[in-house]
Amino acid sequence: MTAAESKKPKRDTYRHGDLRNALIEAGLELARQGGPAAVVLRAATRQAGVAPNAAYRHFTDRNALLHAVSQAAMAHLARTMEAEQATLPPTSGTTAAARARFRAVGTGYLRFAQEEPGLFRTAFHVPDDMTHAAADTAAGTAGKTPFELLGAALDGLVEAELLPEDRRPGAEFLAWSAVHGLAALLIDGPLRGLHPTQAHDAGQHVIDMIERGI
Amino acid sequence: MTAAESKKPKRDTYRHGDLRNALIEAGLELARQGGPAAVVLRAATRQAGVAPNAAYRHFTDRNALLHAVSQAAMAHLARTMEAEQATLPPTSGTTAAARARFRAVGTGYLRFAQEEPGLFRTAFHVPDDMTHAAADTAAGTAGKTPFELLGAALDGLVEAELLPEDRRPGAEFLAWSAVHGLAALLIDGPLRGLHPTQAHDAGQHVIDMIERGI
DNA sequence: ACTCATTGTGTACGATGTCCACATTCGGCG
DNA sequence: CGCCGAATGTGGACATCGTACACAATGAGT
Repeated sequence: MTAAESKKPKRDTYRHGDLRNALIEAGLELARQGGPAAVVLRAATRQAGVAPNAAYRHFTDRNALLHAVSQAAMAHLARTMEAEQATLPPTSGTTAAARARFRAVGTGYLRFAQEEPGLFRTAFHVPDDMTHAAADTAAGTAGKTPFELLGAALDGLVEAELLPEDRRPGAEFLAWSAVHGLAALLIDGPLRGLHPTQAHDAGQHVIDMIERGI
Repeated sequence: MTAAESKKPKRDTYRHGDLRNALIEAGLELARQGGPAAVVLRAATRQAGVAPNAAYRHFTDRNALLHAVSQAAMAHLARTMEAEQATLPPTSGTTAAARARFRAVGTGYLRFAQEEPGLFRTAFHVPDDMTHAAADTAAGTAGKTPFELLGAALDGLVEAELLPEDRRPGAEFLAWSAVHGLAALLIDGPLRGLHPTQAHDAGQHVIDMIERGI
């Protein structure tokens, strides 16, 4: 990589046209490789072929950029979860289907964490002040955030009478805690570098525990 | 805070005497307030009343310093967990005692995460290459790491026949996943800012789930 | 007392986030 | 068509950070 960094179309138009998105896209690529810390303002502008300060026309802060990237990463997560559910046979209505949909939420979550650890870390990176419950920017193609996907799956369990109604309240936090914690252990913790097969098994064990203990 | 930053004894001895530990201590204070990102090499040396480069006699890198601070934070976590167990009535041997000891592991873990979020984040901050399973530096006063404390508690459950022996293998990862995940949700996630009482309840719910589902 | 490895100091360099003043462009409005 | 103000991008500057290199002070062992 001596010269010609990557794609630098050397824009001729002075105006970039879609800088905000270009920066987010560049940030996503940086995050994919190096996690939140790698989302460097100057690097993103370089990639977009633009002066560092141009970023300040679209983001007040490096933090604002990072937050946008984080939301985009969250949307990726949502899409991965949707994709996991989409692989299921379309046998709707059955009790087994509700259960399968619930498990797919967790499996998709864990798959994303392992396939895109940098994005996963970035999605959950919170710069200590933002109350980033922010909605639609974090949603997938179906317009649901990961949290909402989980909630819907749990509602399905209740409808299918796999989960007693009085256990439903707060159940998302139990399920989320377990799956998110496993993701952390697999990515950063002592389970890092586990063979994908074993990691998948571990995921299924955790989801088993959730189904039993929820 | 115009002058006299904090404690700068303006050492007269040229040699500091215990710089390595002083830097770790300073790093811990920085981490306590601002998490891993706040562990800034120059700030730590400043606090120790020493030139920035002096740090390089004791740590190869800023990362090495951060790692040392991280291990120290992990040791704090271990001590908090031990302290939580120490509050239990000394009724040894009973089935109820084994169960209480197990729950105290989780409760202590969660308490630390909430009382010292900066240290907690730092303890689990992994700079993407280190295989930081490193042992003794992360241990508490009893010489056990948090992970080992959990393992011991689980062994206790088996002895008390509260956990069937065939479920024991891998159980630490199930329990750890759930508790660690809740900690993450409480610190950074959507459960941030929950009233301590409610947070405690959430913790108990998660531990209930673990006991049921493990 | 001399030597030498250890430990701190000083200066310097490149990178980063961000501020300020200025340049270029676009979208109206006459 | 021509002008003008609001958007958008550029250039230069500064403080801070991590870190490299050369040098100084110190203490231990001969």
